[in-house]
Amino acid sequence: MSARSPFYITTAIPYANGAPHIGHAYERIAADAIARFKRLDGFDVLFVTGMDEHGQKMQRTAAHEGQTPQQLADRTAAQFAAMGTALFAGADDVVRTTQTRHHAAARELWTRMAAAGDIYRSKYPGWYSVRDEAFFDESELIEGPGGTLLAPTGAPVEWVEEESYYFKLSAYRDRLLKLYRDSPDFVTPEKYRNEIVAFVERGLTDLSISRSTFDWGIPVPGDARHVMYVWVDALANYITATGFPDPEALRQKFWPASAHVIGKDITRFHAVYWPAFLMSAKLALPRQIVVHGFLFNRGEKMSKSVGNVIDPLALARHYGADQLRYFLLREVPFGQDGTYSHEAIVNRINADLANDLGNLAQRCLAMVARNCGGILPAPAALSEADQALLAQAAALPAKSRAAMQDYALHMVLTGIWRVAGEANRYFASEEPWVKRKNDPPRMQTILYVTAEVLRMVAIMTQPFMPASMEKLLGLLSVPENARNFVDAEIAQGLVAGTLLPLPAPVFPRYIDAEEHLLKKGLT
RNA sequence: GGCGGAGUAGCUCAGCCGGCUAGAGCAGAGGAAUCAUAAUCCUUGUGUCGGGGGUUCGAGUCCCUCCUCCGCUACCA
Repeated sequence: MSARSPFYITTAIPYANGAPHIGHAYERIAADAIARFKRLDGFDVLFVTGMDEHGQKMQRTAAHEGQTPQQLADRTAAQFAAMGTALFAGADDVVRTTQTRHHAAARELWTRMAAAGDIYRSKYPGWYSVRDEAFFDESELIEGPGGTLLAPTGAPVEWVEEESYYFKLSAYRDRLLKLYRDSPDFVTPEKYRNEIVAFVERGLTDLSISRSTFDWGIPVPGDARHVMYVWVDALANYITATGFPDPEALRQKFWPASAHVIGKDITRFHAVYWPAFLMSAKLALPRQIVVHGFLFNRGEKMSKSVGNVIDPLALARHYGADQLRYFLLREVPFGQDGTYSHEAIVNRINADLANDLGNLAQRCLAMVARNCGGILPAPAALSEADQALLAQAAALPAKSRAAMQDYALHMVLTGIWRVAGEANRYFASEEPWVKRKNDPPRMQTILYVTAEVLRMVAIMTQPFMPASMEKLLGLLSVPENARNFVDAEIAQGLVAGTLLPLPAPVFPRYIDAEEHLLKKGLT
């Protein structure tokens, strides 16, 4: 058994006090597509997500709804699990911070940081907002009615001096800068790396990493009056999943992680705090922090007050999970912010999926069904056009890998669709429906070549639209064990003489309800 | 204020170290074909490349300056 390289990829762990929204869906889909890509490319993949279930906000939300924090956590975890299933983006494991295994991992991480002399106890004084669960600098405060001081969010603040454990983050400035220098792509895209470097260069102050004002959390080793504040607790989930601290754990080989996929708002925690914690605990550092942008509905930020909060499950149900996945990964350059709208989604579904790819498959396979008795014909000698097209398709694995090096998912899809477009031009100019009458062997070759290109395109598209491509590869009678990227590097992978199933459309066109009625003459 | 990014066809954007007549996709217009999910193919753009100045034989592509937008500037899960 050859040792396949391990590839460990994670999403951030959502805070468990609310239902999933489109941002969670986007991150999960992107990470899932990367995981599938690597798996099809021969890697031994571990794909992990999780839930951040501790903290004062959990306690408060739960109390407000008359349940225990654990009940709230369970409910939210179930919602996220359902989202994973509905989006074809279920992970291999879900680390919930309330799990015993996670408590063990977080406590061990803390203990090692303490053993390194990086944790000390001190006072944490300042203006505290219970509602925001955060301290604010005096300069940030705003004046409220009657001259009272309020947090920037408008929440009331009070002066407190809380005892807290601190992490000596300040001591890690130079080591972090060296990390960014030695691994220039530790944070990607570059834009975020630059921000992080600038931030660290300004100098770091120590980090408060425990709280004693609430108790819904992991007790600090040796001081049960404190629980770990979010940083140590939540970030530790990434090592929990690999079985840490058990050196015998089967998943130990997956650490260090290959990629932590996160939203741009939490870049600092992953690119500064996390590597510092790991250095302190003398653990290996993750290979890369992969930052993605935000999604906006018609350019507007999603918010409850505007009333444009979208349930990702509703979107998946309405457009189809694969269609939604394709739209998000194709339309938004990965790493940048993006916008979505009904019109844009419909345009992608119809132009790219139904027309470019779906229709190409249908016209090719329908001709095989009608003119070749449903049996994949054998090609005669290949023309220059045949070979050129096949070569373009066979080059997709290498091109896709190159784009994936920078996690440019949209570029991978752009490259695949360029080949699909090429195949459409090929099919139109070769006119197999004319050859049917005057040169049947040539028609057979054209159909074979087109089917072959469809096979390679389908294999490469699997990470993005797993269900639809399973269907298309089934229509081409491609065996389950011949659907990896290496199989797309070989032209003429289809076996002539194979009986193909009856063709059926893979991507239906999206027709608006009103338009649908118009077509039926029901208006 | 400081640091960084962006301003290119109606829309979304490519354009690396300066060089032949500034590109792609989508949308729009015209045409061809009819195998196919009314799908496909071909043709079609008078764009001040944010404004101004400069360097150069030659500048979206380098320098200066101005305008506009955005991100970061410490503990918002």
